[in-house]
Order: sequence, then C-alpha cells, then structure tokens
Amino acid sequence: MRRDVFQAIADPTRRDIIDLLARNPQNLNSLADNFTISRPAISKQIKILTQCGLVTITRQGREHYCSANLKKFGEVAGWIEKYQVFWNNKLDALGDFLENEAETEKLANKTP
Amino acid sequence: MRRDVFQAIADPTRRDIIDLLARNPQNLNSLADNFTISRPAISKQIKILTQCGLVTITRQGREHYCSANLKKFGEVAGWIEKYQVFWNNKLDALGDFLENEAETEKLANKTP
DNA sequence: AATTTGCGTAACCGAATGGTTATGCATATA
DNA sequence: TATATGCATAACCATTCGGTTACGCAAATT
Repeated sequence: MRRDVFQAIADPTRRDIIDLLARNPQNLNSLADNFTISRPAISKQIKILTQCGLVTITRQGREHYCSANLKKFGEVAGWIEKYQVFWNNKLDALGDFLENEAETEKLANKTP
Repeated sequence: MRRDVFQAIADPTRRDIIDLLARNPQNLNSLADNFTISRPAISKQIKILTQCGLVTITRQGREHYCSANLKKFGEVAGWIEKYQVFWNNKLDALGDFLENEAETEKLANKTP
C-alpha cells in the first residue's frame, strides 16, 4: 500500500490528529478523547502517520507519546508552491512559474 | 464520496495530470498519451478533478479541452503553511506558529 | 497477588478506489 | 451517406480504506 505524505493528509481525521499533535504531543488515549470514533480507529490512523514519518511514538512506561514530525510536509509544499500563481497574485510567483515552464517545455519535446 | 482538494491530490496520476494541464491545456486523448493506463481511466480521474473544481472542461466540437484551475490549492497551502516551521528555518514562520498556537490554546481549554 | 490502565492487533464489514473491457453517441471526414 | 474520431459511461473486478468489536499483553496500581 502507498504510504506517502499526500495520501496521509487526504483523510480529515488524520489532518485533525496532526493539528492536535503539532500543538501538544500527547498519548493515544487523550488524543482519542477529541474524536467520536473508537480508540482502535485512532490507533490505526496513528500507525499510518508513523509509517510515513509524520508522527513519532515515544514509549514511556505503558503510555505511548505521539508527537508530530512534519519535515516531510516540505514535499507537499514544494509541489504545490509551483502553482501559487493560481491563488495569489504575487508577481514573482508568476515569474517563477513561467521560467520553470519554459525549462520543462524543452524536456517535453519527446519524439514518439 | 468525499470530493475535496486534499483527496484529489492524493493520487499520483492525478498530480501528474495537474502538472501536465497546468503547463498546457489539452484534450483528453493527447493527455492520455502521457500515461500507460487506459483512456477511460484518465477520463475517470479527470471527472474527479472537475468535480472538485481543479480542472475545467471546454467542449470544442467533439473535443474536450481540459485546463487546470488551481485556485483551490489555496486550501491546501493554507493548512500546510502553518507548519512551515517544521521544514525550513525561517524564524518568522516560527513566530507565526507560536503566536497562532497561543491563540488556539485558549480555545482548547474546554471543560469536559 | 489481583486488578486496572494504556495500548496494539486480529477478524470482520461495507464502501470507496482505481483500474479494465465493451458499448454507444456526437461530431468530423470520406 | 458511410466511416472514422473523441469521448462518456456502464458493468465489472480486485484491492484498499476506515471503521467496528473482541481480545490479549505489559505496565501501573491496589
């Protein structure tokens, strides 16, 4: 199964988990208190988030402390910021886009 | 079924479609030439992308011209840029994050 | 030692996903 | 008018997703 950041943030529950953990790390039970779905359901989502490196677990006795580790968000930000020109009106973003477009245009000239 | 931008960009094929359409709008067949999967498969993905507003279809005779309309990317960018502090070292991003944290911290003080 | 707590995981389920092939309908071309 | 082209869509399929309940284990508490 695919385990990448794009997939990870596709689910609203996982985004909520990230929002909560980014603000304060906490163990699984207190995390689950914020949701109506069951604790095992949260446990599963946490597993997905750890598998793609967005959440780190630190065991302290019987408690599993979860914390967010959002370095990988750079992947998403990197992909999406190419298109900033579409939702804001920074002119330099437009410049970057066109420049980049001209560059990859050359590569696109493949002969079939 | 859920149809939002986060979901739409979760699939690598759809991201490739967006990349292609952002650089030059084109009809479905020429778009499908870039992929190994069948034309109906691309057609389905395009449908998903139009349903969440990321792609616009303009019929010209029997051809369907597809173009990217990436304003909705702002949603993703807006969510993710809160966490910029995690993948770059802009100090103002850290400032923004902590400021925002302090603010929502107040709201989080719910009595159970 | 017995019990409670925090958690992972297995087994199961319905629905969604992402692909396929087959068909048919407009539009363009011969 | 007959044929070719561009496309949507239906029907189907295997796999994944996101949840559930039931269970068990290790650590803490009594």
